[in-house]
Amino acid sequence: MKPRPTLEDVAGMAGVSTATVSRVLNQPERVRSETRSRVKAAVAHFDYTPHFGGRALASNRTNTVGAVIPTMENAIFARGLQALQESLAEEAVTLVVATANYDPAREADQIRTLLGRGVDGLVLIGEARDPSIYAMLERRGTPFVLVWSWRADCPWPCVGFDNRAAARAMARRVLELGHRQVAMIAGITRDNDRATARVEGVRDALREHGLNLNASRLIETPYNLEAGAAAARHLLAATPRPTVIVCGNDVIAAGALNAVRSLGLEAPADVSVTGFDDIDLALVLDPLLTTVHVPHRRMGEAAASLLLTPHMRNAEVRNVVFETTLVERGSLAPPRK
Amino acid sequence: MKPRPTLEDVAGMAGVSTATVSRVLNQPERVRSETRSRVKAAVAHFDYTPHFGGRALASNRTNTVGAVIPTMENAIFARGLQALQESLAEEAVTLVVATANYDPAREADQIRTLLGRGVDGLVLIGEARDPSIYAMLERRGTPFVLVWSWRADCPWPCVGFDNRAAARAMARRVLELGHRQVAMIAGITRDNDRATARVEGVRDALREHGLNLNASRLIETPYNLEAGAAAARHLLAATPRPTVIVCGNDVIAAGALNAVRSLGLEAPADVSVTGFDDIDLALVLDPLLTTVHVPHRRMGEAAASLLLTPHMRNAEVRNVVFETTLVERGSLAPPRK
DNA sequence: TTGTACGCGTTATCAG
DNA sequence: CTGATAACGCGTACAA
Repeated sequence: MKPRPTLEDVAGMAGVSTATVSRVLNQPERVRSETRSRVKAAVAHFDYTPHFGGRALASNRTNTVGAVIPTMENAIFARGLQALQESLAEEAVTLVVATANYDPAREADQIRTLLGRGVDGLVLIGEARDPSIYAMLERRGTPFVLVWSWRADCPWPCVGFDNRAAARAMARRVLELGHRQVAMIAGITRDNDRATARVEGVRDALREHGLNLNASRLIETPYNLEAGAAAARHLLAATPRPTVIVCGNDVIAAGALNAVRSLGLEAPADVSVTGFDDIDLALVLDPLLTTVHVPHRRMGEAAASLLLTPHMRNAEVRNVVFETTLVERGSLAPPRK
Repeated sequence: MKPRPTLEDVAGMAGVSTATVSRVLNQPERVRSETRSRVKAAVAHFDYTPHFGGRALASNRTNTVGAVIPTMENAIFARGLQALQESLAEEAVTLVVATANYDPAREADQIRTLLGRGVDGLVLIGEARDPSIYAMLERRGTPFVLVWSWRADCPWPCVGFDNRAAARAMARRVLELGHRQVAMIAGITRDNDRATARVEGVRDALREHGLNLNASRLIETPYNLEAGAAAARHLLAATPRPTVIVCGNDVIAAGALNAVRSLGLEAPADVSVTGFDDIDLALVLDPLLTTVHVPHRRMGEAAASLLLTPHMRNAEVRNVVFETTLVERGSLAPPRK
């Protein structure tokens, strides 16, 4: 197995210095076109690729951005990541993805790992995390962007939407249709500002109608099908039975719909179900899922552009908010009289 | 913004040489425990993290493994990746994921990028790709593993299952139930050995019954809902109408079920539908999807262990095959008399 | 426009 | 068990 070719090998073959080869690679316009083509030929001959470590060491940049997401196992973050990656790729920046499985300690670990790898920037989901992490990021001066979460006075660069307002809008619509027996299956709110905000939004709307969300009407579960189904079965066993179950995301809602069916009930006739996120899943359920559409791809793109903006530190625009839209489909209907 | 601390800073504070600090980090047992703790204190004080580039340059390893997958947008590869990542993390290896969007040129690019980043190993999906890529990998001596695809005489290390046999088994079951009007919606077979093998498997079974798959009964589409639905609508417009649609994966099958419903037909009474992959999606469809269960997680784990085995080059076991199982659920039933 | 030469932070070899 | 020091491959002032 041959040792990997180096700048020197290429330079030797092209009859130039390593500096020139380096320039051809990084600032081609600063090299006479004749030499340039000679160098390029040599590069091609060796199938030369710059050594990442050497480059990182000399330039102190890696052209790498890291993202830490809770999980790849459900599709929620996939689309946004894809967009992020595509946007970064346009600037020849590589995306490194790590998962934390909704565990703050593991997230901290992953952040450390990525920083250790010298990422030039970091994308993190949501705002809720230990202050020491923010301190570390600031100390190291690594640019970062929070996505999926947004509030006007967020002290960090963030790209997202108002989870609370979106959930409030959904709950308002539910109430407007006449529902009064409202139950909710939320994600685990601990250490999760999105899940928390969504619960608060629902509470807001209920309060406007003089209602509230009893402890017995609110269950927190992990974001997976089985958990959603189990929670729904529990809620539907109560008397009076809820006429609607508002879910913290689409996966939970899918589980809830499964439970409804398995109990011999029908949605939305016996009980309505709503979701959040509008992933593909929402379109294959029966009935189709009423949910909150979230601008996955645009968040990814915006995060990329924020990170790629060099003057990010003093930039005015460090805070991007997107609108969400309520998508009404078959799973939500007025309660049966 | 303070410059990042280096080995030297830590060494200075601990009153030792940089070599010792390095040893504490990499082979703690080779340092007296007293000095070790002094060094550790200094490391903690500076919140020191080794510089990735420096380390890569000196050791010529990155503790990084790359994976190039077609897409993150559907859940098909997510679970396997998650398992891969978890297994690698146990050995302190970081996974870098890149996507190629089912485009061979883009895949080649991504492979090059990852090699440029100095990954210690590579995970690739399937076997079908330009020989020059394999040549490049061999020349550079970078270990790699093919997953999701398998055949006994595959010349490269591979971890997967027999796509053709699995599809054949599914089609046999379909025929056994009495179906004779069989249609198929496959993935795009070009440059995709899995999609190709699945079509071949279906053809095998049909042939055993003296049947074949007319061009009009086979449509290739991208792996997404809309494409699956469109293809199904097309197939269902034919006379005689197929009594079953065998799909190349679950996402396509979900689209097909949508189409069935939108045409006012019912599955499986009017037409059966089968999938492939057994992702979560299969469990939320109505009817539940009959599909082929694929060992996502075990493939990920096996790929990790192959890659982490140092003597992989001369290893006897470079070729791991898993069984698939046919999961019968509601979407497949005998044809109506 | 091109070349020379140094430094980036770490590991590994070799003495001690 | 520890220290000195030579690589490792590249980018970039600075000089020519």
